[in-house]
Formats: sequence, C-alpha cells, structure tokens
Amino acid sequence: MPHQTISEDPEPNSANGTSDLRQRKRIRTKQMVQKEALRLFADKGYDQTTVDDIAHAAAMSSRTFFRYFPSKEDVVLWDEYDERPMQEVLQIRPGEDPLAQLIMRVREIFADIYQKDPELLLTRTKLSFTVPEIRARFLNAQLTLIGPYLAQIADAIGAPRDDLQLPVTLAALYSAMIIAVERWQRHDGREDLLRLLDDAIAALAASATDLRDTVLTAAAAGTRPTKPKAVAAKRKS
Amino acid sequence: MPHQTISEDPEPNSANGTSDLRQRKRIRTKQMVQKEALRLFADKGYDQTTVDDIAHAAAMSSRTFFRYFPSKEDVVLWDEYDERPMQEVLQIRPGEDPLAQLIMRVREIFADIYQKDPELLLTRTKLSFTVPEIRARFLNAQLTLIGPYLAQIADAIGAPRDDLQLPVTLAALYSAMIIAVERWQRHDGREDLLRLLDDAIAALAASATDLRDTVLTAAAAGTRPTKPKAVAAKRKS
DNA sequence: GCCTGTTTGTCAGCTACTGTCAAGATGGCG
DNA sequence: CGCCATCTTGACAGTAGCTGACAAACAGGC
Repeated sequence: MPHQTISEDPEPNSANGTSDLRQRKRIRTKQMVQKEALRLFADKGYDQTTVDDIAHAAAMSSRTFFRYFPSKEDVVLWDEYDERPMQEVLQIRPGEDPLAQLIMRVREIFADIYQKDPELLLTRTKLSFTVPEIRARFLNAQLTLIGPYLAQIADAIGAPRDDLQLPVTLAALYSAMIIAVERWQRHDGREDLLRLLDDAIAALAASATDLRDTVLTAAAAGTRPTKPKAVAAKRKS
Repeated sequence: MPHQTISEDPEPNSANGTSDLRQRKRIRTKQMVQKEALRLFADKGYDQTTVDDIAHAAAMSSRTFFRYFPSKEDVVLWDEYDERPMQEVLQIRPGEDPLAQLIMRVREIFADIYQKDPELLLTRTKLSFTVPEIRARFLNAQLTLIGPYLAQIADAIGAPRDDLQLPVTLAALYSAMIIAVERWQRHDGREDLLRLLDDAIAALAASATDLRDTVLTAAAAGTRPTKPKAVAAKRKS
C-alpha cells in the first residue's frame, strides 16, 4: 500500500505524548488554513496562488504551512476524516452484507461532511475535479481506499486471496460513486448528492445485463487473437 | 476536460510544417530518452534520479529534456500511442456493440505494446503503480479516457445526455482493467496480461447479481436517512 | 517561576520546471 | 554545392514547491 488517503504523520502519535487538547488545536488550525487557502484559490485561481500567499493569509511562515500540510494539494484534499484512524472509519461488521455496509458508510461520511458545511464540500470537490494535479491525487486516493476495505471484506466473507471478483466489484462501486460526485460538482451542487450516489449505484447494478451480453459478444468476436507468453521475469541478482 | 492522456503539443502541428521525417526522429529520440531514464530509475530509484541525470545520460541538456517530455513523470507514462490522434485510436464503428468494440480495442493496444517490448511495458507499468505521483497521474489518465469514448458511444447508441448508466458502465469497465493490469504488474508479468484482462471483465459481469442484491439490501437498510437540500449555488457575478 | 517538550521562524539548499535569446544544426531548393 | 528559412539546442536566470537544521519563543505541569 503506497500511502493512505492523504497524509501520514511522521510519528505514530496515537496514545503518544501529544495531548488531546493539542490535537484539537491542530485540527482547528488546519481548518483555518484550509479556509484561507480556498478563499485565495477562489480569488486568484489555484496555480496563481503560491504557498507563501496562503501562509501569509494564515499568518504563519510557509515553513509552518508545510508542517500542517505535506503539500499544497493536500490543503484541498484534507478533511476531518483524514484525522481519524482508518479502522474507525470503515469498520465492517461481520454477518451483514459487507458491500451494503460499505455503501451506507460512504453515504454517511458524505452526508456528514456535507451537512457540516455544504459550500466547503462543493468548493473542495470542484477543485478536486478541476485542477489536474489535484484530480489525479483525488482519484488515486479514492481508488487506493479499496485496498484496506478489500482485506477486511475478504476476511469477512472468506474470499480467496487471489480472487478477482471482489476487487473488481469494489472498484466498480467506487468508480460509480466518483461519477456521481463528479456530476454533483459539475452541476454546482444543485442536485442532491446522496440521490446521485444512489442513482449511480443503481445504474451500476442495472448495467449488469449489458455487461454480460457484451462480454459474450467480445468473446465471440475472437478473444485471444494474440497469445503472448508471460514475461520471462529474469531477475536474479 | 482538463487534459488529454499525457501531453499536448503547443501547436496543432497536424498537417503542419513539421515534416513526417522530423516527427519520426522525434519519436525515436523520445524512446531513447525513455530507455535511459528507465535504466536509471531501475538503478537508483525514481526519486533519487534527477532530470539532470536523465538528460546527461541521454546526452542533452535538461532544458532539452523538457522539450521532449513536459514532466519527469511523463517519461514513464509516455507511449507511442500517445503520439497518434485520439480519434484514430478509439474509432467506434456504429452498429456493432460499442462496449465490446472498446474492450477489443483496449486488448489490441495492450497486446501491441506488449509484443513490441514486454520488458518495457512491465517496467513502465510497475513504476505506474509503485511511485505515488505516477500512480496518481496514471489512474487519472485512464479514467479521463472515459470522457471521449463516452461522447462517441452515447452518439452511437443514442443515449441521453444526462444518462448515468453509460458513464458508470464505462468506469466500471476501466477500473476492472486497471485491477487486471495491477495484478499483472504485481506478479511481475508472470501471468498472461490479456487473460487477466478477460478474467477481470468476466468477474465484473459476474458481480452483477451481487450488486443487485446489495443495492436492494442497502435500500432496505434505510436509504436516505438524511435529506440535505441541494446547495443554494448562489453565484451570480 | 522554573523546566521540559512543542511550535515556530529564519536561512540555506535542492529539484522540477519555464522564459528568453543567441548559436547551431538541418533540410529543401535553386 | 551552397544558401536560406526553419527547427533544435544550450546557457542563463528565475520561480515555486518542499526539506533539513538550528535556535528562539512558547506552552503547560510541578
């Protein structure tokens, strides 16, 4: 796993020295910096805003800025949820349909962030789809989330290690949600986010038959016209 | 659409002055630079290799390097296919199942690149999944490809403009293929790439029923517990 | 009111990347 | 063969993102 959602503090820092009070203060500072940054981005555009600008607006040195956010991009991507440990966020209960749980959980998270500050979510999301570098990191972060879920769910339902079905399903689910969020953002948040989410997932479920037909068609159309042998993988040193 | 797959030459440059000979020479230079770069990456690692190193190995100034590749990342991502205009690459014929055509086309492209130089594809792919920045750009490029296809297919089958079904299906297809390629790379190319591709798509088609059940479960579990109103979208200026 | 650990600013430095401009290579054409 | 127009290249200077190191300011607990 290359890296988690967003950042990763250098020190484990959990039951560690950092007091709970200091932690919350840190979060409040982050929120304030983010707010200033987003204001500047809206004013002058992302590229035209330098980190120095942001730091200045937030009344700190740029060096300090980087102590809060590992990169300029992260100012947009960051979220309260990135603060909590991953396990807490995506706890899958055994027994019940894990996929359904996942969907519900994602809905809850979106609903929560949305409800705390709709405009904030919209601004961040627009930037996440608009600015190429951020878009790339955003998609990466989303799709990388599949990894951790995967392990949990695989354990829960006892899927084999090398199964393709589960990762493919999760990836499909995630991309459906990404499509929904993209549309929400493109319509300036005028449509209901949760409704779009549900619709996208429903659309995915509905496209099942199409896909089955298509796979058959493709197979009939002469699957495996070329048969390359696997790479020799001649690494020894 | 933020940007195309990889780069974008400043000038239209199609039936333009640049002679066909110069164009091919340019491509050969790119291939040579890429080769040198990949060699260095394998030696010292991506981060430890500076652009100056690459330029030096390729017997050019770093300024010239950037005339060939817009960024260091692009050295890994670049491909002959990025050289041809998009239309040529993904021509969808009307009538036949467009999804099936798409699948076949992607298979062909992979097969082509693979067959020309298996090791090269494997090296590039490994870096594309391993180095965070490249991974992000890679996923972004892949998922962004959906856009152009989408328009074409929508026209071909006469899908409505605001349809969710088609984009969601395409995204699912693409992510299935990404999963397949990821697995191929993780196994050092020891498995057959095209076979993995087919398997992943088959797995996607097979997950249809799961998804349908899950959607029902999720819906029953109390879809829409919160009902946020759409954002006011109060932009006027 | 001191003592310890955290937070901050300054400074110096690296790397990716860009604009500019003049010098050099190239290819077409007479 | 040689010249001109055009494309390509290198040198130079500069910007922005980001990092390490260190010392000063700033907590909070006793």
